Parts: sequence; structure tokens; C-alpha cells
Amino acid sequence: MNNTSETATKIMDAAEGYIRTRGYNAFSFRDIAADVGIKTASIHYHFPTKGDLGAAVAERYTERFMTNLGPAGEGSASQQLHRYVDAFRTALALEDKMCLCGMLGAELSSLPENVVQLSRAFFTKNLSWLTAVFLRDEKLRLTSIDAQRKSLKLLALLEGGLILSRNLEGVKTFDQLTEDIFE
Amino acid sequence: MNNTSETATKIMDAAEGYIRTRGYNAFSFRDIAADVGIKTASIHYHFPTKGDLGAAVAERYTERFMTNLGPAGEGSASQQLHRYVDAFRTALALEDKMCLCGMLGAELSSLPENVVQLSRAFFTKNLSWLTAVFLRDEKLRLTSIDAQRKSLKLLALLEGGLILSRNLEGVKTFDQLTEDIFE
DNA sequence: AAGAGGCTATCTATCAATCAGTAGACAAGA
DNA sequence: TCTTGTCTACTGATTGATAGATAGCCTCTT
Repeated sequence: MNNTSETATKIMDAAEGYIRTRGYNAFSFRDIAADVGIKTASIHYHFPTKGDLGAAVAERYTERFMTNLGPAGEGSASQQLHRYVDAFRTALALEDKMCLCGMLGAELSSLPENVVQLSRAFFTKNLSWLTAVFLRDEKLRLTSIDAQRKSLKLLALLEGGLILSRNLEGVKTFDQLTEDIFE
Repeated sequence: MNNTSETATKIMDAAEGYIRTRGYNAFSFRDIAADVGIKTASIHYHFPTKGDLGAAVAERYTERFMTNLGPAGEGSASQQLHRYVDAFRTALALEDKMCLCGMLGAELSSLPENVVQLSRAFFTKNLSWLTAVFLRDEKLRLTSIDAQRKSLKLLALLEGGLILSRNLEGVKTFDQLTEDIFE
């Protein structure tokens, strides 16, 4: 049950791909097994239940996402905002994928409790990071509460923006949505 | 196969409820049958396949949603915008439900083709309605393109806002997201 | 009026496929 | 020998869907 082994990584990769395109309830252990080239029983060795797999994927995704962003205090606020929006844009442009936690957050009521908590944690971590960036922006000079609200609105715009973009005109739609958020 | 009969309506009500809370792939004919008080075979009489049921629900939802909004030219632009945002807010506040097509839009890649098309149609109809309202706003004086972009951004904010609100602090979060969209 | 036929809407019973999950054998490597 | 990781083989439950019986009701014909 070593979740950093090569096989475990491949399983998580496949699961993450399915969740971000179809949703948590639209993939099976069979799908994963076929992709990785193993039997379904082997998946259970690494991740005892589907909920465990979902939780591991959510945790890894959040960690990787935050690591890629880097510390909120790094570079200029404007740079950091661009980097943030680009994290979403790239997923859409290169792989036509949703944000993992945007998808899980929508499916909320049909998920195991631990997955729900990890999805929520992604949102709160993102909001903290964004709020710190907005507070550092010298042009804006925001109060703490205003920075929080601005973060909330940006995150909502991006999560909803991914849904709309995938259903309408893809990256073109996404770019129309995000073009003027940097003032 | 009369989809306006009392039973068909109850089936659609139940299906809509499940889709808007759990998603399309997280409910079964058994769930519906239990709610309505019939057998699963009876559902197939009214809606031959799950895709047919999903499509009927999406069509009814869009129709009802647009009817409740009324014509884009009615009342003041500001009134209409408030009414629009309130349509989303009410669903969240009273029943903790997503927008049907926000949910379907997220699950895009795991849905039957006709359901995808109807979900997309909901978005385009909403965007047309919003654009017409924004263009009528005398304070804003927007170009057609700017009105379209503003519509896109509002819809994305609301769809993403529902996801975040359900995962964070409910209506409180939603109100923080929408408080200043009326300038 | 009586009854035959057809339509509507439900039921029982069942299907093959798929689901997540388990038990236990087996092989390779330490 | 013990651990790690995979396999075969299986389970019981659930999935969407089908076949066919049945009952109630309406209409047309005799």
C-alpha cells in the first residue's frame, strides 16, 4: 500500500484524468485497470476503496497545484495572478480538463466524506493564497475583507469559466472571460 | 409515453432533484422508482432510456428557467439582473441545489450526446438573454461585444459561485460573491 | 345494451453487464 | 523466510433495460 510507487502513480494519473473529464461517478476500477495495464484487484492493493483513491488523488492534486503556484509572496502580485489564471487555462487548452476540485465540488453530495473535506481544503487553500496576493498588490490597496471577496470572485469565475468554456468555444471562451481581470 | 402525465412529471421532478444535488451519474432508476412509488420498469415506459429522461429534464428545466425570467425587454435592466441572480440564489438557499446545466456542463464528457446539446442550449439562451439586458442598461452604454463578455462573466461567476457556496458557507458565500455586480 | 378490440399504464420477472470489493495462490526479491 | 505486488477467481449487489402479463378505461360495432 505504498502510494508513491510507480504503479500507484499511474493509477492516480488515470483516476485524476477520469475525474477531471467525466466526474467521480463516471469511472470504474475497470477503466483504470485497462489504462494502467493491470487487474482491478491490484488497484485495491494500492487503494483499498474507491474513496481512498479519490482522496489520494485530491490530496496529490492540491499539493501539486499549490507547489506550482509557489509562495504567495514571490514575485509581483500581477505576475502571481497571471500565473494563477494560467494554471486553469493550461489544463483547459492542453487537455480539455476541469479543475479536479471544481468537478468534485459539484458532485459534493454523492462523494465519500473524506473526499469532500479534501475538496473543500483545496478551495480554502486557494482562497488564502489569492487573498495574500491581492493584499500585496500596491495598486489595489485592498482591505483584508475586500481581498477575500476578490479572491472568492476570481475563483468562482475560473471554476464556472472552465465549465462554460468546455461547453462553448473552449480556450476562446476562457480568454474572453479572463482578459480584463488584471485591470 | 406521454411526458406531461402526472407520473412522468413526478419522475422528472425526482430526476432533476438528483441531478442537481448529486449529478447525472449518481442516481439510478431504482432511486427514482422508490421516490415516485412505482417500479423501475414503469419509468422506462415514460422515458425509454436514461438519456431520454435526462434530455426531458434538461429541456423542461431550460424552458421553466427562461419563462420565470420573462422577456429580456421587461422592466428595468437593473430589475432584470436582480431577478436573474435571484434565480440562482433561491435554488441554493431553499434547496441547496446546483443549476441543472451547471452540473450537466461539468459532467459533459460522460453524458449522452442529446443531453450535452440541451445543456449547451441552456447556456446560449441565458447568454442571449443577459446580453439583451446589458445592452438595454442606460448607465453602462455597452457595445455588443462588451455586453456579451459581461454576460459570459456573470454566468461563469454564478455557476462557479454555486459550487463554491455549496462547499463553503452556503448563501453567505453566494451573497459575498454577488453583492457588487449591480454597481 | 353488450361485447369486442385497442390503448394506457402499471406490474412481475428476468436479463446480461458491470460495480466495488475479497480471498487466497503465486512469484520475485530481500 | 518475510515482504511486496500481482494474479486468478469469485462474491453479492446494482446497473439500465426487456418481455410479457394484467387491469382499467375508452370507443366502435353489432
